[in-house]
Amino acid sequence: MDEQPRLMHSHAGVGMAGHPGLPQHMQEGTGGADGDGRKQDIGDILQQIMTITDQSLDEAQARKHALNCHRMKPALFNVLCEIKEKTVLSIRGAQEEEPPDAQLMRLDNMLLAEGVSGPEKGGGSAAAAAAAAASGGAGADNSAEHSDYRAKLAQIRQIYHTELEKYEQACNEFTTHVMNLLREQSRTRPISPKEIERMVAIIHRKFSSIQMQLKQSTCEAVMILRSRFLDARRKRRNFNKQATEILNEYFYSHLSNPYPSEEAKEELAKKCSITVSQVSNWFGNKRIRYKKNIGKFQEEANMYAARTAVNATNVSSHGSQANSPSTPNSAGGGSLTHSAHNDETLRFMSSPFLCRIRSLRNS
DNA sequence: TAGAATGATTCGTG
DNA sequence: CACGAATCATTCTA
Repeated sequence: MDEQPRLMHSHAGVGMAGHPGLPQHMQEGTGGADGDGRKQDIGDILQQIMTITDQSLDEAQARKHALNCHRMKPALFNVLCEIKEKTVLSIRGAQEEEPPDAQLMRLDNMLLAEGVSGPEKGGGSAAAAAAAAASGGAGADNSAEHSDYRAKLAQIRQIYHTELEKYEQACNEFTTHVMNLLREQSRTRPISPKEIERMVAIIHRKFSSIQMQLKQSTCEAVMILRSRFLDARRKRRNFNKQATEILNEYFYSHLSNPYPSEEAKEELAKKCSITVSQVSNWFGNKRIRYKKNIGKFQEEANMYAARTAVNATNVSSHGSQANSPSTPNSAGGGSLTHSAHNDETLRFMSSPFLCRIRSLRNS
């Protein structure tokens, strides 16, 4: 087959034309002495093209070959390209102009914020730290969950990057393939370089939508991981013994009015390494449970009262201040000697808190 | 493993 | 919004 080199040669001639689309000899063809002859030429070519399907395969091949070598072929291709450009592509081009995708930007931002698409080092640690802060939990034993979270995030990150790489490779391969195909076909079909460019853009858009799906599902995975992580942290975990003791100490030494002020709650929270709302929860639960079953808590109450008394004795003998958090709401304060404890008990018996308990019992 | 203990959540109320 | 009350869900313990 010696068709190709000759075809390529004839195609190269298109670029040599003075006008993009109409080569010199065609532009001149509108008038002049041999104008009628050229019109005749074009008419012949068109006639041959129209009738090519009626011929046998061999005849058609021969005719095709002859047409490809025809001196008017480049010009005809250019004209056809121009017509195509003005009709189909212009419509398609106008339709497919898209504004910058806001959703894609959101996804990109989220992936960056979660450390999935950003730089490798420290990825996700910010999110983990934020989650840890949100938990407000007792610090040390969360490290296992942190590393678990980070490991899962790294896994997602790796999958994302692998898939992205695959996508980019596939996109490049496909684009190259289509470009080669179109270049190849442009020898026998009127395909302009601009059209090839457009086709590449279309392919990129299509792959871009796949990329968006990838980003979307990655975002979903991160969200699920995060919610699971946070849910896991919401799991109830008993406070450590020291924290419980601090809280009980406060509760029983302020039994007449076990409602710590905001400042006292903050101080307790700090001491116990828990959040203020956890302190509130604890006091809420404690009050209601104490109220429901005073008898059951009596022993505990006595124990803490005795302990508070001992502390108070030590404090007064050392002349320093009580270590208990300050409480504007407190009727009793922290310093209780044995007799003071009796006073405290008396006050407790008539305290608003227990009055409410009694009225509840009577009703 | 059942039941108790306990931290968290939800809902109604003042 | 703080609180009480009921309830849920998990952990502890015998």
